[in-house]
Amino acid sequence: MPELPEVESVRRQMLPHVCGRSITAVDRDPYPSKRIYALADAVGLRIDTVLRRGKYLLLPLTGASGAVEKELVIHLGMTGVLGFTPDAPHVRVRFALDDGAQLTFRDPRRFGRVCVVTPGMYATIPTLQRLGPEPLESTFSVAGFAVALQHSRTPVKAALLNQRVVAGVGNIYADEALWAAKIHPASRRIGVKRAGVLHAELIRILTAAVAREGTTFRNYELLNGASGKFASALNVYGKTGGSCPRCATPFRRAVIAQRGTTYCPKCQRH
DNA sequence: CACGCCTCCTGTGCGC
DNA sequence: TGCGCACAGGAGGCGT
Repeated sequence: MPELPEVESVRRQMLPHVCGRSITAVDRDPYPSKRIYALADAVGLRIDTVLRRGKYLLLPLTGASGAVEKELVIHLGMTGVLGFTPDAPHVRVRFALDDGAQLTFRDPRRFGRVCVVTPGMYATIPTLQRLGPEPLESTFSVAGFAVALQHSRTPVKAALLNQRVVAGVGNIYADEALWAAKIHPASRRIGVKRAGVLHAELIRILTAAVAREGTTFRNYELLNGASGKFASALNVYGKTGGSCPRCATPFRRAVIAQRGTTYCPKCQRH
C-alpha cells in the first residue's frame, strides 16, 4: 500500500534512470482497464523530471521544441511496482526508453493508474484535481488543517484518507499518526489544540518514513526490489492482537471508512 | 455539497 | 492435502 513515503522513495530512485530519456515505444497488456489510457501520446517525448503530488507520480514530457507537451501520471494503487524487469509477472505497461531500458509497471491487483494527459489538466483524475496540501511542504498549515477538521463531520480517520484535507496519507500513516497524537480514529470532534498535535505527528512520522524509504508491509518494493525500512518503527498498523507500547492496553480493531483500523481504546480519546 | 456505501481487482492465508 | 472464502485497501462512482 504505497503512500507518500513509498511513492517519494520510488520517485527519488527512478530519477537518475529516466531523466533525459525519451520514450520510444509503449505497450500494455490487453486487459481492458479504465485506469490505463492514452499511453501512445507519450511516444517520442522526453522525460525531464519526476515530480510527486500526494501518491501520484507526475512526469512532464517534453517535445522536440523544448516545450512540455504531455504529462505522464502514475498511481501505484495498492500493488503497483515500477522497475526495469520487462519479463516479470503481472507487467501491465512497458515504456521502452532510448537507452534500451524498459520501464515496467507491474500490478497484480490492477488498482494502479497509468495515463497521459495535457499538462496540469486533471479533469479525468478527480482526486488529483482536488488534492489537498503536501504534508511536508509549507502549504500544509496548522491553521488550515484545524479549520478543515472542524468543518468535517466524518471520523477523523476518514478525513485523513480522503486526500483533500492533506495529500498522501493512507491507512498505515493515518493509524500511526492518530496513535501518536492520542486521538481516537472515529472521533468527529477535533479541536484546534489536538489538530495541532496531529499536524505535528503527521509531519514527524512521514518525514521519518521517507528517511527510511517507506514501509514494506505487504506489496511495496523499490525499483531494485529492495524493501522500505520503516516497518520496524510501526507502533499500531498491523498490530492486531498486540498491545499499546505506551499503556500496554490490548489494541482494538474497527472498520472506519471501509478500512481496517487498529487503535488503543485507552489512550486514543474521542 | 457532503457523506457513506459499494465496486473494482487478485494474491494470500486461514479454517475445516 | 485441498478447497473455499474472507480479507487486504486507494480511489471512482453513485445514492441519499
